[in-house]
Amino acid sequence: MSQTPVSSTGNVFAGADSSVLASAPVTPAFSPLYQQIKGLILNGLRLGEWKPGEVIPSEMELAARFRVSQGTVRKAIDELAAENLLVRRQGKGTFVATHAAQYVQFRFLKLVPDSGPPGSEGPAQRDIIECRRARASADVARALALRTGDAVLQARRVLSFAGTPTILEDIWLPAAPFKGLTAERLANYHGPTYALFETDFNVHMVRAEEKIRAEPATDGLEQLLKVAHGTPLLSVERIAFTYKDVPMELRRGYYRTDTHHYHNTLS
Amino acid sequence: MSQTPVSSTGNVFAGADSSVLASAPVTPAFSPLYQQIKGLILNGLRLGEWKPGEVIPSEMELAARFRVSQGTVRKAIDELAAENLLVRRQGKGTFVATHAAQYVQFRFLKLVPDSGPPGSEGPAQRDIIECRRARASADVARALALRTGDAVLQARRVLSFAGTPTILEDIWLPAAPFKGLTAERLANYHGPTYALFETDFNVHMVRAEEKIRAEPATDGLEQLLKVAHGTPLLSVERIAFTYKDVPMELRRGYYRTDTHHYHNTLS
DNA sequence: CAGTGGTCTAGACCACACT
DNA sequence: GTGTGGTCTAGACCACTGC
Repeated sequence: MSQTPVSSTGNVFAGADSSVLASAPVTPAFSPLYQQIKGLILNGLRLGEWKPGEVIPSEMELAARFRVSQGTVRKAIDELAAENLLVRRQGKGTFVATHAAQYVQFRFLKLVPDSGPPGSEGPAQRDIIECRRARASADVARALALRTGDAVLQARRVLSFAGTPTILEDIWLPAAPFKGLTAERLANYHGPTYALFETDFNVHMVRAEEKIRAEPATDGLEQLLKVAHGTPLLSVERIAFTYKDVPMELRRGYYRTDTHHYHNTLS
Repeated sequence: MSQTPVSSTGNVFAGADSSVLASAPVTPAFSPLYQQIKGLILNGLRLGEWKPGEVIPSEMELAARFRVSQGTVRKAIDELAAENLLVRRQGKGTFVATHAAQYVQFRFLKLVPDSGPPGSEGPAQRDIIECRRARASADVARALALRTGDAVLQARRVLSFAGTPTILEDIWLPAAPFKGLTAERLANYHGPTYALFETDFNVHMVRAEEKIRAEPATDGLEQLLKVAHGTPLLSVERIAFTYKDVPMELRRGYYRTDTHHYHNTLS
């Protein structure tokens, strides 16, 4: 982070000089300056130079550090803010996004009550059913970019809203980055689980992909969610990624949708 | 569109002058110039000055028309492009987004096959079950911002992929803007339904909200989708909006999720 | 070649938050 | 007041498209 790619005059060709010899470059590989700056800021985020919730240096400071104009830094930050990695706050500075922030609570939970806004039922009650070490099955290994048989942590829990069990979740985590995670910690932490991951393990979830299906309640789900055998449930399989698209969590949720629904906006 | 809000020097206070008398403005109502320009372009889109698929004037032309700098127009267009209302194409111009474009086919359909990319099963087969005039129920009226009993068009159809009936959809449309829509037109049009709406009725869908639940197949859904009674289906209720957030379609879909799944990206 | 969007810079000024 | 992000401008140059 001390040395920086500087282009004192004009354009930049992804670090390579525009030699006359390179007559037919298969990939022009033109990368705008602001994209390179974006990459440098991303590195700082990934390496923990600035942690979730903290301010990053001002645009002017970054511009001086990277030897570019403030406008170029601005454009880089604009994109990172659009991807929810950074949060701008006028007059205060630019902050590293965090799942602990109150205004984005449950950023990745799209199940909302049929009546009333998202958080209107008070805090969710969490019951940890189990939390243990295990070996990755082929499916789990593929999702987490591990090898079959690698050590993973597996947890199962039930979330209840207003006393009604509504969500059952199975969570798989790679064992190495989450060494030391216990059922007690999961149960006692107040706030989003992804905020716990930030504070205890320096893992910040940035993005996730979900596959959603309708499935009947079987295999003991009926008891845990207190519904009749065969009741249709929403099956939500999620892979969550940290910076640079590294998968760090597999989660399989079963949602009751008799009093809640999954809400999505298309644009 | 002939006269434009011009601020020859510096800042703009939403058209109101900064009179010394206005001591305590409840709403500061500061609106950046580029937001106003964005609104003007939006008006042009809504009024059909430029239709889906067409080019809009170049940034320089718009800058001259609105008497602002090219950079200000650029920022306005940037936001409209981010909202998928416009599409920029370097070297060619900026185009009005359209559902007829091949690269965004089925923009609002998030059901994808379990194996293979979205369109890999060939075109969907469409069977129109019915298409008739009706009166809006209280629910339908609320969704479409109509009054109970107002005239609506209702259609029911089945979409099949590779010969397997996969989606049953009920569609409600306000009768007035869609006057003349027939089952034949719906059945014979090749391409996304929202593209048909653009070409035949000048209605461009911009955004949609979906509520998703798991529900058992009943009430004849079993026969139409060829599944056992009680099979869990994904219930997807969608309200689609045109420019300026005017609701123009209510759609209730039932998706089979034995070979497909609803895919969503969180960020 | 001309025309389009895309990048980069530099400077001025405004809105907002803290002190 | 000072420092932050936010807006606006003007000009130069680059990359892509199509004539």
